Order: sequence, then C-alpha cells, then structure tokens
Amino acid sequence: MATIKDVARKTGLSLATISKYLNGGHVLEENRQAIEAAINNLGYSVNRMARGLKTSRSMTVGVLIPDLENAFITSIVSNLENILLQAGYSTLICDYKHNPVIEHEKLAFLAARSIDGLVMMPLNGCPDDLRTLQMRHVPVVLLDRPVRGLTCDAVLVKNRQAAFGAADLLLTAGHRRIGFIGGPTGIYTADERLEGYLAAHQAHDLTADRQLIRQGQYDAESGYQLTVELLSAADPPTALFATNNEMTFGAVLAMHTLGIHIPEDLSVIGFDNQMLATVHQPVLSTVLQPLRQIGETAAELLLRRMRGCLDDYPAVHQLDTIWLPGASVKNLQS
Amino acid sequence: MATIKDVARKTGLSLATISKYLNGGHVLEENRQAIEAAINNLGYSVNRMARGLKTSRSMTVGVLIPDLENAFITSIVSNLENILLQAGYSTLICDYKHNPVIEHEKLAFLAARSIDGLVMMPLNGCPDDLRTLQMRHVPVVLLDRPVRGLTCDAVLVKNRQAAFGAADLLLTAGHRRIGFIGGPTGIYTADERLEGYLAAHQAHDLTADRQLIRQGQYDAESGYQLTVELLSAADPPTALFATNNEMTFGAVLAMHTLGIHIPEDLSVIGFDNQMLATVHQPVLSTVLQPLRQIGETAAELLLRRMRGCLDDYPAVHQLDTIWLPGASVKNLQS
DNA sequence: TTGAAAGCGCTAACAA
DNA sequence: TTGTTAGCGCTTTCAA
Repeated sequence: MATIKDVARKTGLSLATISKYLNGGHVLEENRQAIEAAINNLGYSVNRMARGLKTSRSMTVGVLIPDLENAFITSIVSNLENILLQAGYSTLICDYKHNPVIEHEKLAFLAARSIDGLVMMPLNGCPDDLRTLQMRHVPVVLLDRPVRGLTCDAVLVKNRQAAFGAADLLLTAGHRRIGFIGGPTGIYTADERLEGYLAAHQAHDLTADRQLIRQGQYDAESGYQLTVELLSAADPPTALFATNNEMTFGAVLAMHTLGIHIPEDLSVIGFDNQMLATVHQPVLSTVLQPLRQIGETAAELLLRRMRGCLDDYPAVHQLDTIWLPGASVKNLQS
Repeated sequence: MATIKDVARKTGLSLATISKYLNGGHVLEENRQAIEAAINNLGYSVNRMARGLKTSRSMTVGVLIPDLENAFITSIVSNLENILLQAGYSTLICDYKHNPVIEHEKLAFLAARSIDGLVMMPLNGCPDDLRTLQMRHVPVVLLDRPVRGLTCDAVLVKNRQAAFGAADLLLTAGHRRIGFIGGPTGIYTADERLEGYLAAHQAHDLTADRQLIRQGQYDAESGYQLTVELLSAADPPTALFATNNEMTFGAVLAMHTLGIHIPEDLSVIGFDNQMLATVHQPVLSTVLQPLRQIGETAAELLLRRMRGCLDDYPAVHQLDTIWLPGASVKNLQS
C-alpha cells in the first residue's frame, strides 16, 4: 500500500505539505495538481490507523441496540448511519440481544474500541460505564428511553401522548373494556404508555379495570400469552391495545389462533409493527414511531457534541408519534 | 488514557515484557500478577490503532448488505457478528439500499478502512473492486449469490431445489396454473428459482404457461403489481409462488386488497418472510432460508481465510432451505 | 507556503 | 524469560 511518503517522493514535496493538502490546507495550485496526480497514480489512501493514533480520534461511532433483527430498530440505525457516514464517521453496530449481561459486555467492547461517540438504546443502560465514557469526553446519545440516574442527551418519543390518543380513540368509539398489553413496570416507555392509557380513562371520567392491564416482557411470547389470558377471562375486553412492536405481533398471532375476527369480535390498536399493520386484513390501526426522525435527530445531536458544542446539554428531544389509521377499530356507538 | 508505558513503569518491567503478556506470551508468575494488578489499577486497555498501525491488521470485518431494514438479512448479519466478535473481530456494517451506485461507494469506503475481510451480499458485486481487495489478500465471502466473472468463496442456498419443491407440491396438489412471481432475469437467485419451477413442471410432464411467469424487481411494489396483473388476467392461476421476502409481502398485500381468500380462492407459497408467514391467517406455506446457518458458515469460512488457510479455495457452500408448512395450499384432488 | 523533526502506542526482531 | 530498539504512517509544532 502506498503511503504519504511515496506521494512526497513522487511529487518532490515534503511529508508536511502532503499532509496539509490531505487535511484541507492551502497548497500552491501546481503542487495541488502534482499531489492529486501522484495520489491517483499510486492509488494512495490515508491509513486511518496511523491518523487515529496521531489524532487519538477513531472517526468511529458505536451503536448499541437490543436487537438487530427488529426492523423498528434497524430502520433507526439505517438513518443514523446515513448521516454519520456523510460526516466521515463509521458506525460500529453492536447487538446485545435484549440481554443485560451482553449489554454490559458490548459496552465495554465499544469503549475499548476508542469510539468517538455512542448511540445507545438501553436496557439497563449501565450508568457507570456510560459515565466513564462521558468523563473521557465521549458523547453519548440515548434512544427510546433515558437511563435512571444519568445526565445524558436523549431522543425519545411522546409515549404518554401516543397511548392517550390510542385509548381515547377506543373510548370515544364506545369501548369501555380495553385490554392493555404493556411492558414491564419500571421500564420508562412501558410506564409512560400505561400512564397515557390511564389518563385517557380519567379524561372520560372512567376508571380502567385493573384486570384488563397486563404486563409482560415486551416480547412476542408475552404478547401472545397475555392476549390469550385476557380473551379467555370471564369478562373479556371489547378492544385491545398492544404497546410495542413485538407484543403487537404476539397479540395478533394469538387472535388468529383463537379464531377471533378483527374488528367484529375485537377492536385492536397496535404499536410500531408497520409491516404487520399494513399486511394485516383489515389494516391494523397503529401507533408508529418516527423512525427516520429519531435516527436523524440522534445523529445530528451526536455530531454536534463530537464537534465540541455543548450548548443545550443535556438535550432531551421528545418526538411526536405517527398515527397509522386502519380499519381494526369498531365503533360501538353507531 | 494509560499506555503500555505506564504499565511498564508501574511494574518496573520493560515494554517488551508487557507487550508479550498482552499477546499471550509466557511471563513469570509473579510478573504476571504485577502486570495484571497494574492494568486494573490504571484501567489500561490496548490502543487498537497503535496495534493496528504496527501489525497492519485492523481486526475489523466489513459487512456489505443491500438493506438494513430487512429481517431476513439482518438475521444473517446478527449470526455472523456473534461468531466474528468471539474471534476478536469487529464488524463494520454497511447498507447500500439496493442501489448499485451506493454499493460501489460503500465498497470503496470499506476498502479504505483497511478491513481484514469482507462479507458481502452483492447486487452488481463490483468484481473489479473485489478483485483488488483479493489481491491485497483481503478474503471475501459472498452471500446469497456469486458475482459473475469472479472467483470467490460463497455461501448460497439450493434455490433450484427449493423452487422445485414448492412447485412440485402445488402440482401434486392438482394445480395446473401456478403463477410465478420472480426476480429479474440475470440475477442468480431469480434464474435458479425460475429453473426449479420449470423443472418441476417438466417432471410432471407439463409445460408452464409463459403468461403465468412474471418477473419484477424483487421488491414489494413489483410483488404487488405482478400479483394484481396475474389475478386480473383472463385465465388466472389457481396457485401462486412468490419467490423472495419482499415480493411475498407485496403479493399478500395485493391479495388482501383484491379480497382474495387463501387458500379457498388461491393457493399460495411464499419465500423467506417468516414473520408474515406465521402471522398470516392461515399460516403461509413458505420456503425459508437457513439464516443462522448461512451466517455461521460465512463467518467460519472467513475466519479460516483470515487465518491464512486457503485449503479448499474457492469454497462454494450450497445450503438446504427449510420448509415451513402452512395451510395456504388447497388440494384440488380431494 | 513549505520543510524538518518529534512522537502518538505498539510490536517484533534481536540480544542478553 | 526479559530488555533494547527501530519503526509502522501520520500530524503537528516550529522554523525557514
């Protein structure tokens, strides 16, 4: 592989001049041409490791996510990557498979990789590890949820508002028994979504039957299981709100297994699973997160921080969700 | 950040000894303990860029795929990553969005990143770029399809056999007009799958009606479009075989839009889209690719090559597909 | 605008 | 088993 030395030799200029050119410095026009010719001729390209060693910047951003097989997540990552790449950064994507042990390991892995920044969708979040990173001036942007006890930039969505909207829509359609398939207590998004559901009931001067509120692990299995439980109970709901991507999948699977027709037998609102929503018959009314906007917001925030701008630190963006209107809600009034 | 020098100073040993320890060399027991103590104490970790500069290995593998939002692909990547990570490699994942221009750009990007190996699911494949990489002794493993005119390791599946099986199943069930939703001519997997379909007809002493064979862009839009065309033709098929992940999605969407019932009105066999297949009512009989096995086979092959073993070069693995039995095929005989 | 030279942190001869 | 040393390719003072 050609090095900067070869370019210097070929052009008769010094290392310093070539380096200056490479880094956008000013060089005499005729030298510029000579350098460019030599570079093309030799097929030279900068050795990133040498540069990184010298500058102690890797031009790499770590991306830590719970699942690489979830289109909801990878869509965000794809948008992130686009923008970071344009700014000259590579992304080192790691997947912790919803496992807090792996989460910690991969965070250590990324930290040892001398990343210049980190975007993370946390489970536990490993606040100590993140704090260490921040102390080394590696900016961190959280996705989807904050980490308790950690001051940090974050890009979130308006979970409460979204869940309120969904429940309100069902209540307004005359439903009084609305099953809620939620995530684990203590998980930020799960708590927020449940609050929104409860607040909608209050707004209608109603109290939700606690029996209708079921909480699982935010995975397809518990979505399935809880739906079966809810629907086979003595006094089943007339509507169901599944509150994340996986649980929506599990819930729909359960309804199919039970031979339940949507929306004749049961009205349904889903969350995030756009593919399922559109392919479902009828189309599933669904709360969608603004994946593109989440990715772009996070990327731009991180880039700003990596440039050293801490103006609005900590910035917590709360984005609006998107309503995908379907035909899975039956109006009981009409 | 602590360096190897700090560890040397703290232990009173030389740089070389520390380096040897770091790289698995033998060191006196008491020195070992001293080194480990110092490392913990200082929070030392190897500077990858310095090491890479010296060894000219980045311990990074490039992964170039057409789409990061496709669970069929990211599932392979996830399995790949697992194994490579265990072997100490990071993966640099790039997504070219089914765009040959971006494909070329990202390949250049990866090449400039001094990757130690490349796993690629090609569109054009950029044989010249890949050849350049190979000449630099960067091993390349192709996924899903070979690149014309390039000698290269590859991990493929038995497309012909899978398509033969699907068509044979429909023919055996008494179907004589089987719509084929295929990919573009010239694309390896598309050609192979079409051949399998045709061969099954031959095996039944039948000739497929050319009107029933439609070829699109392997995307959801053409899957939708071609299905609409096929079903609104004068003499529509009684069965349909969609031959990739996206087209299966498009086809199912089209049937729903047209109000066609599966399998009463039309028998259907899909490809790859496991989520859709299982959530569909009834479950869609589907050809699945062995995602885990593909990822693992590719990772192990690449690791072997990166270790310098070229024993069986070029190795072309042809893996068996998996049959997901559903209830979407109606038997016309009974 | 250009050049000389030091040194980033590490590995790998080679010598002891 | 341990230590000395050169140098990987680059950036960046500092001086010219």
